[in-house]
Amino acid sequence: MPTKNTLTDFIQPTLTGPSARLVASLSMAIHENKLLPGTKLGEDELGDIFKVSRTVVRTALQELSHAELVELKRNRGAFVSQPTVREAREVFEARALLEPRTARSAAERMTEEAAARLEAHIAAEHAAIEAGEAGKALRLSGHFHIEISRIADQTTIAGFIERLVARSSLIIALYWKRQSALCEKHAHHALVDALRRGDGADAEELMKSHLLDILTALDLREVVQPPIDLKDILRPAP
Amino acid sequence: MPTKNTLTDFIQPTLTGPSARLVASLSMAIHENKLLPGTKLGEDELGDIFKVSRTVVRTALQELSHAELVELKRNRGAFVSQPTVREAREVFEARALLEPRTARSAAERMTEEAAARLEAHIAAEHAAIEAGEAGKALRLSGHFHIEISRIADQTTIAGFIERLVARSSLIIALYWKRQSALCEKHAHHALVDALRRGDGADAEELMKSHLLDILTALDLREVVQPPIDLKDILRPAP
DNA sequence: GGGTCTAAGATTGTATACAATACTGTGCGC
DNA sequence: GCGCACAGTATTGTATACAATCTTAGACCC
Repeated sequence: MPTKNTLTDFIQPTLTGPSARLVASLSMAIHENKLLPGTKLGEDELGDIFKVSRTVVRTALQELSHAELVELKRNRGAFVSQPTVREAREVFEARALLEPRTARSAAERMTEEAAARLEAHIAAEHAAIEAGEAGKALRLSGHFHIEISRIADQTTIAGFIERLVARSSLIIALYWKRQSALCEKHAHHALVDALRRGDGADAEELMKSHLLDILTALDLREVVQPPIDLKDILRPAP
Repeated sequence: MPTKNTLTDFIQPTLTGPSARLVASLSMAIHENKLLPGTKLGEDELGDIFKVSRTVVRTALQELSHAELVELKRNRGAFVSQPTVREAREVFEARALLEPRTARSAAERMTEEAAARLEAHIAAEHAAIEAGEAGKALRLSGHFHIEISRIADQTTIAGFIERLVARSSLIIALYWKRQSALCEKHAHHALVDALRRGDGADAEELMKSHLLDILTALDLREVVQPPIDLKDILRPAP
């Protein structure tokens, strides 16, 4: 089953044990835009749901806060992150800096097995869209980028890209234009083609324009700035 | 006091409160090569030293593990990370990808105040060397790179660079050639000059060659591979 | 009605206690 | 002497209890 996406696909195994399950579930929910930015994640609440103590909930939330999927506010709790317009731009600038070059490296290190995996991945994306599972499709399309970075065999950079893709899910949840359709199928197909041909220059170009496409499908006018909690600003310095 | 480097200089304020102090202290010690790679960081031990409970020690260690300064091994404890030769190469490849471009951006956003801060920083480095405080000099020279990335005003990328610089300290602790002297003064001075002139192209070039200089001062032959704990490999899958 | 203060409730932060797992050294068999 | 098994010790993982802080609702005053 090459396309089976288990819960652990989105987390680096820095922590094993009970908290990993929590991290994975929450991660997945956020990637699929089921948990929307701003949602409060209460410790007792999560503990009840997952039948674990607050200790492990806390561990999981801390983990997620380092992935910048969750924001911890002292004495106030954990909330699904709400990237600002500025942060959204930064994330895509960083992706534009890292991913095209990484795609080029991937093209040079491509194997038949990797190509097959990517194609299976695209098929899964397609299937999710057909089935009307938009959230799952979104998550898979992000994961496609992660797979490419893994082929490039640069763990460190792949880790950065993973973080950026994760935040991109939140950004899309907040700023995606209603009218623009998520039609990444062609872009992803073209990328796999270039990779399979070992054409690094082409892959680099394709990735660059693909990222630009995503960015232009976002509505990053300052107007839609997510709500700001005045208490965060007016609070006296600690 | 523009050059005052408080404890909190190296940590992102994701967590405040008691654990932040611990994170800062340990961070600093690692950056100064006082805590060497492989050192075990026992929870009780740290709790006794800092007069806090194991709960906050654990929080701090988890924080450090996400910065990849510390490695958590389940049921075995926390250890100062020992980057492998491969990881060392990756870190510098990532830095080569991010920092030159960032230096260019910094040149474009340079202010007089920022230039003064950088120069004061170099002076502090110099003073540390004069005083024979090699560890402090090492930490400051790493922090110089972080300062530049902050001037570029790209928080996300600056965060990545911060992580990379942190790991570089460990890499230097493990792989620095005895014979090659740490003479970054000229390179840093030249960089500040280029930045002050707003010469982005020059800054980019200087940063590129500066990073290459550091890399070539490392002894990354596979021979010096740090010790490996066989138990990590032979342990049956969980 | 609007605003401020206060007190109760809810939620998070920290410490401690107990459980689970890994490490260490001793004794036994060979 | 060498290797292995086992028990005791030490250390980490998890749950729970208590303290500190924030949030909310309502009374009271203007």
